Amino acid sequence: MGIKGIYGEIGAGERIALAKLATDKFVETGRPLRIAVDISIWQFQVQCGKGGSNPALRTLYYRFLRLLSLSIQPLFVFDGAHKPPFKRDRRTRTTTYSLPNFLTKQLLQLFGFPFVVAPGEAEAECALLQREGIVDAVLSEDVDTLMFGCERSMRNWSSESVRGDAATHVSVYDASKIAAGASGLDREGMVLVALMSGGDYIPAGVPGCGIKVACEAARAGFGKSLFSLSKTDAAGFRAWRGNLAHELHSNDSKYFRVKHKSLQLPETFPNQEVLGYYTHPVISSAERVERLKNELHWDREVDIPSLRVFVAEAFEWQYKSGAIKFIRGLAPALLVWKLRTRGAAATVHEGVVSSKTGEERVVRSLCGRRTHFSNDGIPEVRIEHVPIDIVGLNLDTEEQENRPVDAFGVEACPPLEHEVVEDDGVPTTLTTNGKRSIYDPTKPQRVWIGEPYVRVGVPLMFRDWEESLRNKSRSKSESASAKTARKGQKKQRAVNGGMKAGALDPFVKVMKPGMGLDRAGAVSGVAQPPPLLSEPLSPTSSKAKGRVPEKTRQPIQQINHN
DNA sequence: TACACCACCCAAAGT
DNA sequence: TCTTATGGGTGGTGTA
Ligand SMILES: [Mg+2]
Repeated sequence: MGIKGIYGEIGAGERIALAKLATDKFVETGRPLRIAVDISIWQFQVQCGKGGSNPALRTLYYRFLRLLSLSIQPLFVFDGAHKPPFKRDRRTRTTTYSLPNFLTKQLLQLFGFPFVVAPGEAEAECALLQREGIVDAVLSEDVDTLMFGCERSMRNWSSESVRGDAATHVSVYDASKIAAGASGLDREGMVLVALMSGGDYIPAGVPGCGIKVACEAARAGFGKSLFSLSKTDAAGFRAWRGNLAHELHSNDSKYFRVKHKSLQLPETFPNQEVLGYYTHPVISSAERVERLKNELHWDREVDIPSLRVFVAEAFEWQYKSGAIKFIRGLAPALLVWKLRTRGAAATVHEGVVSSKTGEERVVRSLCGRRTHFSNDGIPEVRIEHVPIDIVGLNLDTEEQENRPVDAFGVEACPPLEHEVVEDDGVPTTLTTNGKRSIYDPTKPQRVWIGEPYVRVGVPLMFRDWEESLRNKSRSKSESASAKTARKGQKKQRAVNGGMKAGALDPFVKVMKPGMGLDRAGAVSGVAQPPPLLSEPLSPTSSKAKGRVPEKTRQPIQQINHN
């Protein structure tokens, strides 16, 4: 549904990078950000995908990969059977050209993402999941969840740059902030606005009443008083409606900017059925909620072999070339997951978590640190890894592609421009501008990863790395001290990357009684993880014009693997 | 001048 | 038969 013009009242929301929301939550609580995702947010966006087979599903696939890379734990919510009958669903045809439900659920399963089918509407269920603390926030297509009591709602997961590249940011709405803001809209107020000014599918709205007048009525408290009425209190409803009509027509209490003589409240206003839909939506029972709290498994592994088969069939990513596409997308996402969850594999010896947590199996080296504007300046580290080792596929077992040849032995179906081909044994992607980008999954590749995920457990690699940084900055500042002091300070900060000298120790987490490793592999029972930075990060303002230079670019530093 | 309402356009991203 | 059909943004128009 979505109330027309609502963002003119409650504001455009706070534009925040998902990566920042995720790492902030992780640093604060030791577990990943959990969100309920109304699956219908994709229903139209993904249809823009073109080319290849199942482009809509493929777009969904890339969003799932992104969620994995962000270390966000999503819980997907589908619409259920008991959607309110008045809700618009005026399809003239029975066939639907949207995402095939079965394939979507299958894909979710292969990614290890949990999903539920709501009893009624997904939005209402999402709000419940958030209020119950099962998730931290809801991602849906509008802010309607606020009318179901959701406290933190997100929408519009999209790019922030003008060029419109990768989708990084969401618009975040806090119910408490909205209520305290200029609009003063709370849940009850928003429902009143929906009922009065409501769209095509809310029957018996008030004709000629738009969002402005409805908001004035909400600020006057008509939403609150409406919610306090008992369903059976017919006299109460009549009195409520009479009061509202009187104020609209006379403006005696000066609730409104001007009188609204011509507005007529329909006899059936407010529609009981619609009101009940907001006050008592069809949602999961307390028992079902409790079961979810106890049984939900947030960190299921990606089913790599099955997913390989899935993409081969659904996207026609067959053969070695298809496998390379598969690896290229999956490796960075899996790497983050492996780093974050590797704490679970750590051994505890004499109260200290062992440093043998497996990072040496997936990380070749650390080769940089940055705070980049596209992620709202969260600290990231650059990790060199070998994609094929992360994903663990054997390229040689992939079926050999046999392109048809004509009678002269000439390839009848040469590869399309964008296809991955073998070029002297090197997998090469042909792009439309004639360039060739080389991606070899057996060769080391680099990827930026949120620093907190790399620091799970006791990453031994940081010791060598930071030690070398300290040495470097010492010698640099010594040599620079003869020059401008201010410049020298700047230099040191740049080299140090904002890392506090001696900040190493806090990352060696000492196990104490009552602590444990949760399913995410993070040490639980830690009151407050140490700050990762000694100073504020680079601009978080998404409106910052132009590129913010990367704070640091460290030279490649090999880990001592032994 | 503020507001409601309407018609129209757009959405993803290594294909 | 614009295959179907959403929310949101924008710019134009009518009205009190
Ligand atoms: Mg909605």
